[in-house]
This record gives sequence, structure tokens and C-alpha cells, in this order.
Amino acid sequence: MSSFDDLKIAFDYAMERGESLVVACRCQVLYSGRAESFLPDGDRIIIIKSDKTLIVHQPSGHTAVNYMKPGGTHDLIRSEHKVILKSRNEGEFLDVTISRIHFFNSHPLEDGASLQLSGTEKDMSDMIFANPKLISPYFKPLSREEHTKVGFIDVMGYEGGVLTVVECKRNAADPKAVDQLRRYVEDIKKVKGVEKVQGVLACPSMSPKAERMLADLGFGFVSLRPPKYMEKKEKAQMRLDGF
Amino acid sequence: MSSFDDLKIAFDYAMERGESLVVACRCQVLYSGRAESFLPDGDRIIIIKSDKTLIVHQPSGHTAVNYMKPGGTHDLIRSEHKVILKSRNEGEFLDVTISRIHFFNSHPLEDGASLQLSGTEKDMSDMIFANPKLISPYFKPLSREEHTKVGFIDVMGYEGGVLTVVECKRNAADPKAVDQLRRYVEDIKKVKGVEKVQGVLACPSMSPKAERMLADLGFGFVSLRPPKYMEKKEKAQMRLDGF
DNA sequence: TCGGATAGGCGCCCA
DNA sequence: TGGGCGCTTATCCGA
Repeated sequence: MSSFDDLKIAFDYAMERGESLVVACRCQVLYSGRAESFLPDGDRIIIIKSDKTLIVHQPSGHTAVNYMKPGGTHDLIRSEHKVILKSRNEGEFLDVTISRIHFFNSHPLEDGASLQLSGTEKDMSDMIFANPKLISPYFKPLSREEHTKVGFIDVMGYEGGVLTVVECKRNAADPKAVDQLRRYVEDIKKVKGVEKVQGVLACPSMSPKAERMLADLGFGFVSLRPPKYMEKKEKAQMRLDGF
Repeated sequence: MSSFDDLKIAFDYAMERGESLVVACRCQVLYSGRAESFLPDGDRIIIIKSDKTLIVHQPSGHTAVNYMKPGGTHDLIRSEHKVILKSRNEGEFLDVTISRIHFFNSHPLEDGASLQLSGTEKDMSDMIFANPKLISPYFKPLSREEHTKVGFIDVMGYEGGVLTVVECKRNAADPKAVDQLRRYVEDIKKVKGVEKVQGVLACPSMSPKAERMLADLGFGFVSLRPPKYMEKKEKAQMRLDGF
């Protein structure tokens, strides 16, 4: 029995059972679908998940270099002297041509949990709604995540008598953020038939271009960063770990 | 020798050697850094790459649910009855509390290759520059990827006597794309002191809102998709594979 | 290093 | 199903 046959048996077994599998191998990867790509020979880790997502990871970096979306088919075939993993899904294909297997493993994996994330833009708007003084002493919030024809507005309210649109960014704001705020302000003016609507950008900082655009439009800026509820615990943890 | 000791030895060996390693395990994950998150118990695949990138994958979906950037430290410790993988990097931390190991593997992985991708927005602008008739019979391109004070313009040229800014999108264009084009056109008017500057959006299709915005601004639309150099080969491949 | 923009973006929510 | 948009976005590229 060849090493290909061993691998083939283990691979088919895992796929039939709906297991998740991992292959580390020397390979090259050809993809064609929405775009197309070729990745020359090198060592990679390939994962096929139980939902048939396929991802190819190089030995550095955070991002998968190639992938196939969930629901595809994956077949291991021998072609002359090579082993090819052929992945197909909705008009896209990806071929992994394998020249050497470093290791292979599979196991049924079950996971019903989902990530609980905080410190997001949504958390910022919640924070502002709960504590409007963060925008100004006189800011009275009316709505959160208000859906309009041009998108949805993080927080809207009145400051004094002026209708005010607040756009939150968890990171430094860029020109796109100002464009977005302007789009909302213009839309609200038109929809509400109000002449004066104020725009406010709430973010930790701004890029120079964003700052200039904001000033040109006469919009406001509030220095604010997303809340991190574990911050105190984190600090303690870091100290315990000697940071 | 406990199973923890076995794992610890294999883990430390892999880390010392600069190998890449894979652990499939039941675990929960706590992260705190730029944001913070908690992932309750479930089965995951954890990879630590040779550059010390750590990624945590659930058994479905394309994206890593948690990760740490390259260059951090990773330690496997026993805490009472549990095994904890502690990852630290530049003020961020991630703790994986492991309750069961499904499998563990490691191997030195080497990969000097990088992805060759085509069918991008850049490929579209190259295509237009090489074949200006795609925009119109009279379009004369002047520059590609021109860096202006407001950003860079994919293609700029003259159509008849009118300065024309072309923005390419490889996918269906959305309102953000139109905003971007408008920003460029307005800037060029100001910088060049020209009254009439034409904007053209080159993309396969537009969202309804984008279409309306484009019409309101009097900009043009050219139906175009990014070139895929392997397209013929791909089609043949798909036929061979029975699609 | 910073800024600006793309991405085979993905994933989520909501009409 | 598609539009709109945030993201621990990452990654690339130029100043």
C-alpha cells in the first residue's frame, strides 16, 4: 500500500464523517474564480473544516493565502506522480498540487459558541447613548443605529435646538468616514426639511485629510475611544504576568 | 509522565526549533488588546506559525475567530487542573484554556513563495490604459495611479477636450465608490482650475443607490470587469472536470 | 512610519 | 437574497 493510498483512506474517512482535517505539506496552489491566482511551491498548512471551508496558510502572517468558501467539494486524486487536492464550489476551483506530506490529522470538531467582542464601534454608540455628555453637556440622544436611505446613523440627537448626527469610529478616522458623515447629514437635511444639521465625528483621532475635510464642512470632532469592559482586569492580568 | 508533560515537551520542542504547530482542542479563549473578547468552550484548531503568529479557527467559516500578530511569545503552562496557552505581544494578551487535546502536530515549514494574483482593480486600470477604447472611442489616457492630494486616481485622461477621471471597481460599485469618484473630480476641478471635469465609473455593475448618485452627479458609467488571464484555461479546466 | 485605498475582502444585520 | 458597513480588519504601495 503506497503512502498515497494511506492518505487517501484517511482523507476520505474524514470527509465522509464530516470531520475537520489538517494537512501540512509542500505544495503549489492554483485558484480561479472571482479572481485567479497561482502560488508556487512551498510549505503550507491546509485546513478543511466541517462546513467544507478550505483555507491555505503559509508559515507566516495572519491571513489565509488561498481559500474556498463553505459547501464545496474536495477530492484527493493521484495524477501521474503527484497528489492533487481538487476543490470545487459554485464555478470556482482551487487545485493544491502536493509533492510531500509533512503531517495529516483529522478529528470531529464541535463548536456551538460564538465570540463575545467588546470595544467595537457599536459599543461606542451604546456608550454615547447611555452617557450623552460625552458629546456635549447639552446633547440629547434620540436614536441609535437609525436606518436611513443612505445607510444607518450611529447616534442622532439634538444639541441645543440643532439636529445632530454622530458617526463613531473605533480607530483613527479617514476621509471615508467624513464622506459617510456628510452623506448622512445631507440626507437628514433633505428628509427632515431642516436647513441646519450638525455633523459630529466621535473617534480617537483623525488623519490630516479627514481633519481638513471635517473643518471645511464645519462638522465637529469629539475625542473618544471604544469602551473596554475588562480593562481593569486586563491591567491586573498584565501586571501578574510581569508586564 | 502525564499527557500534559507529553504535550509540553512536544510544544516546547516545536517552539525552540521554530517549527509551525497545530493543536486541535476543546478550549475557551480570552483576548484583550486593541479590543477584548471571550469565546466560550468549544472545539478549535490553533496554529502557531514559525513567525509566532497565532490563529484560532472554529470548525466553520473562513476567518480566524481570534489571533495574535507575529513576534509574540507563547507559553504552555499547567494551572491547577487545566492547561493554558498564554500568548503575549506588545501589550496584548490571549489565553487559551484547554480542557482536551484532540491532536497535536508540528513540523518545520519553509515557504519563500508569494501569491501571484490577477483580476484586481489594478489589472482593470492597466487594461484601460492599454486599451482606452474600453472607456470611449475618443478617450486618451494621461496617467495611471496618479497620486494627488486627495488620494490616487486609477486612470485620468481626456475625452474630447474634457478632463476625465476614471474610477475602477472590480465588483458592483456602491455609494462609497461614487463618493470617492466625486472627491477626485472636485479636487481636480480645484487643483487644475478647470470648471468641467467628467467622472466615469468603470465596473461590472452598480447598486441602485450608487446608480442614482452617479446620475445625480452627471457622471458616466462603463460596464467593465477585471481581466482574468487564465480565463480560457479555466473554462477548459472546468469542462475537463465535468462542470 | 504614516496615510490612503483595495480585498477573491469576510461576516453581520436588516429590508 | 441583496444592500450597507464594520473589522483586533490585513496588505500593499507611495511619500
